[in-house]
Amino acid sequence: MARTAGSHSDITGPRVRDAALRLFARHGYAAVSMRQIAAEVGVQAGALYNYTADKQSLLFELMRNHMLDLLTALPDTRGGAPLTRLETFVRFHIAFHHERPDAVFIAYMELRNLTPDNFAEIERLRRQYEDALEKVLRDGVATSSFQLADTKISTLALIAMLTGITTWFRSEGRLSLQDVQDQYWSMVRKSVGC
Amino acid sequence: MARTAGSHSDITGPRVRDAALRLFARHGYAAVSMRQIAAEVGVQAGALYNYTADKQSLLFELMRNHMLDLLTALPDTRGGAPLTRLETFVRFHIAFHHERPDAVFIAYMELRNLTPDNFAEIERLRRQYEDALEKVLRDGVATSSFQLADTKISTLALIAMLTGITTWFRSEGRLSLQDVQDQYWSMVRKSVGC
DNA sequence: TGAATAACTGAACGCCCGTTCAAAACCAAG
DNA sequence: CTTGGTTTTGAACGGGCGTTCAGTTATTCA
Repeated sequence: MARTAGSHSDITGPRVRDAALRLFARHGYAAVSMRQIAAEVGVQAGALYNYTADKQSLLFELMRNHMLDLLTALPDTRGGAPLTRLETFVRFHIAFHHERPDAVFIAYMELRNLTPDNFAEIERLRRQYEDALEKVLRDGVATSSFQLADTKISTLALIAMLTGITTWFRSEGRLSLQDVQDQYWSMVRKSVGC
Repeated sequence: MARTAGSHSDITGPRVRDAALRLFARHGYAAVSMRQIAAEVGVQAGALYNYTADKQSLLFELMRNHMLDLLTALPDTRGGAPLTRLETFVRFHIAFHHERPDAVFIAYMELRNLTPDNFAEIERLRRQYEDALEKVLRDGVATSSFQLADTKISTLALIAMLTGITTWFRSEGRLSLQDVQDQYWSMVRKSVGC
């Protein structure tokens, strides 16, 4: 056997995924060709198929890895007070999404370009994330820390609000990440209260 | 001169725009071909060019008309109390967007497929809409009706939250439009308060 | 160094793309 | 019923698409 270490595939593979991530985020899955991705990597189009079964798998893997990263990084807040757990969630969501704008963009924009099976899997992971937030809200309602008529709606409302940040927030702007976290946490805290 | 009334163009034109709106919303601008749009209308691809200069113009006109409709329909709330004006805005936003999910979807998803000039124009209109909300928030802060550290951020946060509704709300579900309006208004009202 | 395997090239496959345009079909007015 | 403008067809243009694969190059192990 030859070439198990030092092989180019260890380098080219990540580069393919990086290029695809950036190009899909910038121009959209349907508008990006395999040849464009290959050119970005500095390789011919055929070589991409050493690293992905097809274009669809490339998109799906990017989205799935993003969701798995998200679920793995999500802090376990069991045991704390609902208000504290909610604050942890809000600050985590903002910081995590801020660090990977391209992956976030793809995860929210390219759902319709997934095959039905792949879509179902991504939706399953997304629901896990939503459930984590909803559990906090339900616990808060149960202990009268929060006043919410429908925790499912509130979950979706808060996530939409927080995720919207990625469309405009850039670190170079007038606001720091901390500023944004503080501002949003202030609004979220009030919105779930009495 | 012949064929000024009863001409097919009065019928085909709107049908082209309807088909494009639906297909763009469903599959994305880049993934939809002129031949698909033509097939939906029941015509050959070449005939579309009697109604649009090119595919880009078709997208731009759809987005621009949506934004103009939005700005036209936006209730003039000058003179009322900030809290009342905010409620009017929230309920209007939810109802208006609920009535045209395809146009909303396109307006938020296809920005990157616009040419720079067209993008600038849509952004200009979008900013007008945001400014209408921000004015309400600023007036509310000025009169101490609202407690908000940064009305620009709050504007973006609220619009993101409200617009997110279109991704899940369908009239056939367990909640009526009125339910959703009430729920969101409750959260918004609290989030801007003390 | 030679053999084996991994990585990549370059060309080809069949297909679809946006757009153009001469010719045909259609329709209402005179 | 002719006329003349409107609308549509159908074919063509050049080009790009995702994917495959035989052949070439590069790298490591024995």
